[in-house]
Amino acid sequence: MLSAKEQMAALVEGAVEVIKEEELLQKLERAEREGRQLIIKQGFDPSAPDLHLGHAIGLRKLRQFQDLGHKVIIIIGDYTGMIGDPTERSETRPRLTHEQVLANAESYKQQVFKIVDPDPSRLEIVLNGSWFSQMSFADVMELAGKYTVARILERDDFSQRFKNEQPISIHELFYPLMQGHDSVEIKADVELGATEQKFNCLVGRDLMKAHGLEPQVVMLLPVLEGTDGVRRMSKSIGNYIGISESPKEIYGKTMSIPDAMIMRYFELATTSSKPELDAVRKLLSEPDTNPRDLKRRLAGVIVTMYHGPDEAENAEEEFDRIFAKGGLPDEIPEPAITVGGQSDRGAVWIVALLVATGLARSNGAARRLIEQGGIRLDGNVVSSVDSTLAVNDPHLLQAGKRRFVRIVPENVKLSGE
RNA sequence: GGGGGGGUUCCCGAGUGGUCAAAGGGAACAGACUGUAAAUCUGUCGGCGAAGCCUUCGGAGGUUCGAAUCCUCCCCCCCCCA
Repeated sequence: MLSAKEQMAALVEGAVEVIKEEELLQKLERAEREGRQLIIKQGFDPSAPDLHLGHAIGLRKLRQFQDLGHKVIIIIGDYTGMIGDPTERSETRPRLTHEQVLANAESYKQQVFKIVDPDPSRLEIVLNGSWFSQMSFADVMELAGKYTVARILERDDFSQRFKNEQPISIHELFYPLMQGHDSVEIKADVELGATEQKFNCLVGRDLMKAHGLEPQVVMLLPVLEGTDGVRRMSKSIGNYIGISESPKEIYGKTMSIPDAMIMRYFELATTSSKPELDAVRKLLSEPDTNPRDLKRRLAGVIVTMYHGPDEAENAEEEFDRIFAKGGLPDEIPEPAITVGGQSDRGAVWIVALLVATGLARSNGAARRLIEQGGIRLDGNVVSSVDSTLAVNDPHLLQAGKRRFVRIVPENVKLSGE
């Protein structure tokens, strides 16, 4: 086992900020001396069950703590999820049923285990409802009494919203308190969070002190930008690369990131060593390097991390085939559809077919796609909105550059007219 | 409790009686150019087999030939005072 100092050096690597480093060192030293584990806390919002490369940064750090012998407690925020972290500021967040939360928690496990060690001596997953549901109103008041409005309003997004005359509900103010209280419940030694979680994590320190506990160390990790290269990676924005997505998806999405993000992704989304990173950085700075080649490498590295080298190779081949050579993917959906048509010859209006296959959302959308030359039937651009086709024969429909559907006669049901 | 300002299509936001399916921007989608990058340009961006019609401007009524726009009641948000 590594000494406390050695552990410290490894753990601090990659963190944006550690509050406070000397406390972490003390904790590590004491853990070493007394032969016990530190408790590492990480919370997850249960509403979006897809974990992505942004979450993976934290998960890898958790794994590192585990490998050093410490215990990770992942908190699924079913109760906090009822509020929705105001950081995301989405107005109407649907409340999840308990069943949904449990299903999402299960889904989390599957994904978390791709990175984190599932050994129960090093991992525990709990719902924070397990304590919040037991609290009485008096308990809640006591919790509320431990913090002041002024301090809560220090939080940047609260003060922004206040300034901009946007609503803040009282219950939203509880979010940081609840997250902080989680730390009290599990007596966390360290809480991991993205930099945007700083305030919430610090509240945890304050609440622990108020309970006479040793305050947790807060370790803040960088936030990864999404595939748009601007906003943080997030499922709700739709700019994410999920760790349980297919090799092709991961590869393709990685190729779509802006060039300026290549280095950032190498640093945050891969486990590349320092020398490897330096090599990439050097290549990027050379004028005759085509950034695309480095991006291909990046995409390959990321797919390999989650699916292995063979899949990475397949994904690259397919990518080249479709996008460099305009070919077809290996797997094209063959949906079962029902469309109105003339049953005698199976002639179906192309617009109806596009809607039935899900390639277009409405007839109007389908028309527009056709008018703009975005629809291909068996490889040829469909030029007329009035086209029909015989669904007695198989066909290949393409919308835009990357959406394909195969029409298979057996899967087509004519609703008749 | 009193006073004031607001709620517009996915988001922001213009629109104060007809020319409004509603300016502008963003997002998104399609096309061109490319490296499924960026930038740029073009087009689209409520629904209907497209003709005209239907639904939409917080909700419900009303005035009017005609309402996002005026009136009434209700719901919600923000600010100031208490």
